[in-house]
Amino acid sequence: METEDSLGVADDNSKPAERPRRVTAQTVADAAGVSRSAVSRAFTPGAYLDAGKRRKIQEIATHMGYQPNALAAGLKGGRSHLVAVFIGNMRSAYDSEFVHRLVGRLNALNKWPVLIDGEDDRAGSAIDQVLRYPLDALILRGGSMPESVVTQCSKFGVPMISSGRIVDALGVDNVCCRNARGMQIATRVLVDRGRQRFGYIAGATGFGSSADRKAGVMQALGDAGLSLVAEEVGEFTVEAGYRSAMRMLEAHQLDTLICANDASAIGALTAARELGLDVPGSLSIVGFDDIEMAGWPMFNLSTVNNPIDEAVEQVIWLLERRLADPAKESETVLIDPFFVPRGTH
Amino acid sequence: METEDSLGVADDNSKPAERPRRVTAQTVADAAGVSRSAVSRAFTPGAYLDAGKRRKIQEIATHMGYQPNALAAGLKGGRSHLVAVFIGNMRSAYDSEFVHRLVGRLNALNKWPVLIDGEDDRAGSAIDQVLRYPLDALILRGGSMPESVVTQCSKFGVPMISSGRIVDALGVDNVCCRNARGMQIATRVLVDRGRQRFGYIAGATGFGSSADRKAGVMQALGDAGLSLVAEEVGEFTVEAGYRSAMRMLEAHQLDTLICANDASAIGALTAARELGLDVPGSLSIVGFDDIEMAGWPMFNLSTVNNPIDEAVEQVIWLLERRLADPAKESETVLIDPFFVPRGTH
DNA sequence: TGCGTATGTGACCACGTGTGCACACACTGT
DNA sequence: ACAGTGTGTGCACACGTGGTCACATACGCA
Repeated sequence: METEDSLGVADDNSKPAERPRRVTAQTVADAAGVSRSAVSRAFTPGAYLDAGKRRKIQEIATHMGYQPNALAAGLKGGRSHLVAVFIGNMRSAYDSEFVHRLVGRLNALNKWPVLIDGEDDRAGSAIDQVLRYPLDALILRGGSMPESVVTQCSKFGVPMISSGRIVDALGVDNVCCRNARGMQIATRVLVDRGRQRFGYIAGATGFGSSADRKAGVMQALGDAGLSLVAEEVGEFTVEAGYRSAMRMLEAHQLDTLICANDASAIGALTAARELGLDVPGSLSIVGFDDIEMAGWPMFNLSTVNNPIDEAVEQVIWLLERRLADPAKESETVLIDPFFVPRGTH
Repeated sequence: METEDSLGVADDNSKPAERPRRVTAQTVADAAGVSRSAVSRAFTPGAYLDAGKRRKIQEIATHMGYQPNALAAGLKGGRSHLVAVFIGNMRSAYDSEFVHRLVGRLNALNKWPVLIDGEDDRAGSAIDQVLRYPLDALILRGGSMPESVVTQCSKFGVPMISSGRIVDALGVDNVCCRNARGMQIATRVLVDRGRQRFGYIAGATGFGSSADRKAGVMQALGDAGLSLVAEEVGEFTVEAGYRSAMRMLEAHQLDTLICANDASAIGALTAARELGLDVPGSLSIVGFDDIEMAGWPMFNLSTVNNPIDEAVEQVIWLLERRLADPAKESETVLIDPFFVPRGTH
């Protein structure tokens, strides 16, 4: 096109290797013998255009491989249909599953999730960069977020929706599980079963959910006139759970191990089996989240279901409502978890 | 902000709830008393601008919360910095991990991954939609891809990089593991150990990797003058592996169970333990992929490492080379897996 | 035939940016 | 003092689209 194929030399100095230009509406218009506006209208549902001509234009467009350029369309003040999704640490199986389902729902809505995987400091810079796009929204899943990002977003008028951690700022919608209540329910089940010597493997410090979940445990124990026999701070991982459980089970005579999430609980369960302890005969182990793995035959873990589909659905709802009315007040949706009795309590 | 707070009425008819307009380069230029071009240049690394003025403009820009609009920048013929990442089925732990690391690498390169989670038919439509953006590339991980998408991509001049499945089309780069060789190596280890009665849990049909992996097993068995005693077609999942293993171990006297991936192998391991079989004493079980879980204490699975970091790195490399030279010839990079001896063989 | 109206469509502008080009200006050497 | 050179900056255009506005055409009716 821009270079005759007769000469295969030179043309190397100007633009090194220009890729073939995209088919544009003008090209289609020329081919169809109509104006460019007509082509644009042919792709705009409500627009005014002779039905026959529309069909013909679309046919030619398909043949030539034309699609309207979403960048140009988004530039015109409308929505970009891009949604940034920030994941604090995808290492958690729950977060991973959450993002997986969220992506599916967004795709179905023709919203395009741009993933940002946040390793602390790099996250801030990445968000900064991605905010150069006029995003429809920023969805935040887990992890901690630099304060600056929140102010950045509100300055750009990008709505934020946080899930798993309540962000108390203007214009930020929240979806969160009632962590304390969930743990309270689980703990009460164990108290009612007659357990008395409780150990707790906490989550990583700095996460709101860690504090809330522990608070739930303490509340239920307090109500029953009991207290923790032992506690370790974990990292929400299987390995950390395994190590913590090993130490605790060897040092103390426990009949219950409550874990801040399923990964820790699975680690703990492994440790208990290696020590030859009878689960659930003489030792109960429960987790939190009810990740897919918890239901696998080899674990069959009693846990607290953290309703993932409901959370995703609420995020989508909040997104839609926010897009419909950018000025609406912030909302916080709380989701009720429930105990899932399986074989380890 | 956009409405005087004195009147809370009206202003409702024109545009229902317009969100606050983005700060534009013109605004910054006015505030700084320079031309809009100067602002643009202040944000373009190579551009010609007095250092002091550049600093001053950036300062004012930061204060006003200005960022260049990436949509408009991408429109001007340059790169959009958007990369679509298509995941066949994220259900596989390996794919999930792969995508996780790929996202991290892309973020570090200031390329923005747009995730598409493909459930068969919906995938085609989603890809169609996302191709409206002038993507820098489309990265394909696992799963099958409608033929039409490949032609679409090449028509739009969007480079494709496929990982885990070789796509034999013009302009498509490939990164793939030597599946057959990996299985051949693992099988030979078991043959050398003296195993004789082999069972195989295959992967889902329709995946190239399933066929290749099985071919590797058959090759090594053939070399040793052995053949398969039993085989089942699985689905690459823990549950399917569990069920298949249960049936096979009850029906046949096997001393080895080779599984098409780690998930199947973990399912099989669970089944073997439930049946009270001695692993690795009287039964060897090996998987493929070496996902994180394979190394957990409760599994300690002998398996074949499918080098994930190397694969991701090669994808990034291919991407960079393709962007540097869109006309370069297609490449196929093959990666060598290796056996990881742990406790189940 | 003349006129009002319904309908279809082309020209034009806005969106916000990057960049080639030309021009203004300061400085140096003869 | 003047030509020459090097440096910094503004102007204007291109990018590809969606939507508004005005105009052209056809048609029904008096």
